[in-house]
Amino acid sequence: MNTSDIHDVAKAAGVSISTVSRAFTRPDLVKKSTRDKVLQAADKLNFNISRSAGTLKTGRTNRVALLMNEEITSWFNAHVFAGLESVLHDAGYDISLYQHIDTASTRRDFFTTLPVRRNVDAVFVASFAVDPEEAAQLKRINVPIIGINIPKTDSFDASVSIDDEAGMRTAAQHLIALGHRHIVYACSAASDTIDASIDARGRGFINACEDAQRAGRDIQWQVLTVPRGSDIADSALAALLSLPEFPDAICCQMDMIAIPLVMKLQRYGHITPRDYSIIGFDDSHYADTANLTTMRQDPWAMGAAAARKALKLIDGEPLDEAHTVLRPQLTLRGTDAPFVPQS
Amino acid sequence: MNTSDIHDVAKAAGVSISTVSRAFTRPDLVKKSTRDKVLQAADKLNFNISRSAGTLKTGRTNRVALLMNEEITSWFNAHVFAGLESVLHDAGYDISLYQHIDTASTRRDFFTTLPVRRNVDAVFVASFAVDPEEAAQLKRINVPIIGINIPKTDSFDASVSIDDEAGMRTAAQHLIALGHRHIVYACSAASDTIDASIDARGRGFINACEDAQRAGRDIQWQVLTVPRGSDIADSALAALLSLPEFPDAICCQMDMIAIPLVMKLQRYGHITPRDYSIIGFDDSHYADTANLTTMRQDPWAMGAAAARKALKLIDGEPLDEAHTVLRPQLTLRGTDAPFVPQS
DNA sequence: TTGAAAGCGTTACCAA
DNA sequence: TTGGTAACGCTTTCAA
Repeated sequence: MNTSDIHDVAKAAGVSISTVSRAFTRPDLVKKSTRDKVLQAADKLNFNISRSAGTLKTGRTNRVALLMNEEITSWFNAHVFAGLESVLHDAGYDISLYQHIDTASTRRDFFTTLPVRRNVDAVFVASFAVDPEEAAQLKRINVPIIGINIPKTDSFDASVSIDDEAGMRTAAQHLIALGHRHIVYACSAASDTIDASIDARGRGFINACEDAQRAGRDIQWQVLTVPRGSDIADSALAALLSLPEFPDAICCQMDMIAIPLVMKLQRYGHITPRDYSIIGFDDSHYADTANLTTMRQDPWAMGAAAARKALKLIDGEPLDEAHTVLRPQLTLRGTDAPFVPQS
Repeated sequence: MNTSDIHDVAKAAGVSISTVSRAFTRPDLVKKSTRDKVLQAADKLNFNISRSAGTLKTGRTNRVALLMNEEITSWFNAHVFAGLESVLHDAGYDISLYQHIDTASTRRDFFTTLPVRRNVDAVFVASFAVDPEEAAQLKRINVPIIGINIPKTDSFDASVSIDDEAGMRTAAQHLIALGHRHIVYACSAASDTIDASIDARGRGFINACEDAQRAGRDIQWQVLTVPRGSDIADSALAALLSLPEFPDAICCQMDMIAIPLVMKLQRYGHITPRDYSIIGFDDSHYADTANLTTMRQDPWAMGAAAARKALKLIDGEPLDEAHTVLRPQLTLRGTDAPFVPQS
């Protein structure tokens, strides 16, 4: 009952297989009445054009690969994925996902097997740098390589990233401009196997503070680094509370640190913005609910933009701008306030 | 430089194309020395077996479809997807995603085009019911149909769901057992186009309350329904605050309602668990941070279980249990407390 | 606007 | 353990 092929449909519709093929893939080349006949016959026979067979002939796989460092369940990754989907799905592409390309062993596995070779039309790399040797291997699969939030553009045909450093510099400057004197930067330790784009944020914070000091500002700042893991926020909380003096401002590497801090510090009597200002980064889940002032970035839009570039590259079209860098946006809400020193 | 096919590799390795094919897809059938020769030649020629060509011959597409009502960025969907991936990726499958199969028009589009026909080896349907006519159409694609959190199992070959009704009944019973007298159920309005599994939760709440009353409990309960949309929690907050009398317990359809409520009610002087108990459902983002007592479900595990069933079905193997129903688990944290009426 | 025919790069059967 | 060979189901010139 299920296996009817293009020949059966052709016979049923009284046309050639060429016409059946065209009726599906280039409807405009077929007279409407013929097309209707074909489509009707196809439906009756439970037929649909086979993607794989077409692929074989055309050399287009209609598939792209997406390499991610962590799991797709993270806020950033899920939104990048959805953004890619929003343009690739309608263009007829599937996304073949490769998660956890972050440990030494998963990376080696991937880059030596190179399972995507000859099997995808483009490769997206989200949020990590590829080292020179890996880049050379990727090049050999001979399809466009598009980066999303990558630390450097070498070896990518196109990319869409945010300027993490400038973003965090803006965040710190905002706190400084508010008059804060004692600012701590709460962040998770950098991974040793991958050069996460997120690490640039720490530099932005430090630069802003040093600039302010050079300009004569009397501020005191420090970086509070806690181990990576599921309890980043709790570690940060503990570190913060055991400081000799509680800061008047906290600059967080990401909302995922800031939000728990806001909620939990409250239980210890530290209320924002009354007692301290705090700023996040991402504008992710619940940032609005928590009324968190933060630096907004839009990974969904980044994914969509990256996908549009990929489509052009696949079609051999030139790009207006190969590498796009976006500025995260200071989003003012309720966790920041001017600081008035208690004399 | 890039287009070498199986023949080139065969020549370079001094073997037949059959051997090359086997070296990749059934390494165990090829002598190790031969296999090494082939793999080496392949690497030199920048070759890798083409999935599409294999597909054509074997009839296996190595692709499955996943139908979702909303976007993959939602907590539930992202975790289901990751769970599916965790078993399907290694089995060699890609997931072809169909999002937003929820409005009348996207549904009709999908079910009349049936783009997956002959193009996938299985279809997963997450979190919505298919109506009888749609079911009939799905059947015609002649591959296993697996449901994830579907309201009824008719027309599915297998499924993994949670018992939403029993889960919410447990939640309500917990509140009742704590001695609460005035309980409100905060939920979003049911969608009119799809029969979301989530709607069963409301029934669970009502049943628990009615049972308690029949058993002589002196409780007062009501259902607070707010329109769907991004500001569900704010609508619920407003509705709650405009009640003639503030309840002593709130039972929420999902954590996404409970968490903002906990945070915002606080600003109005209602502190949990001091002034009221509140329970969520899902154990999603920040439930632990918010210290929210909730009913836990594990969509990642559900996705993984569904994927394992699909694999068996594809291989024609029998299932130990076609339809699995999981019980969400009462997860006690800090937003519930015994209720002592102020005399 | 339609048809005929030559592949596309594999897999799997059968034979050696 | 390996090789020869006939499909697999389509797309795409080229011709009509």
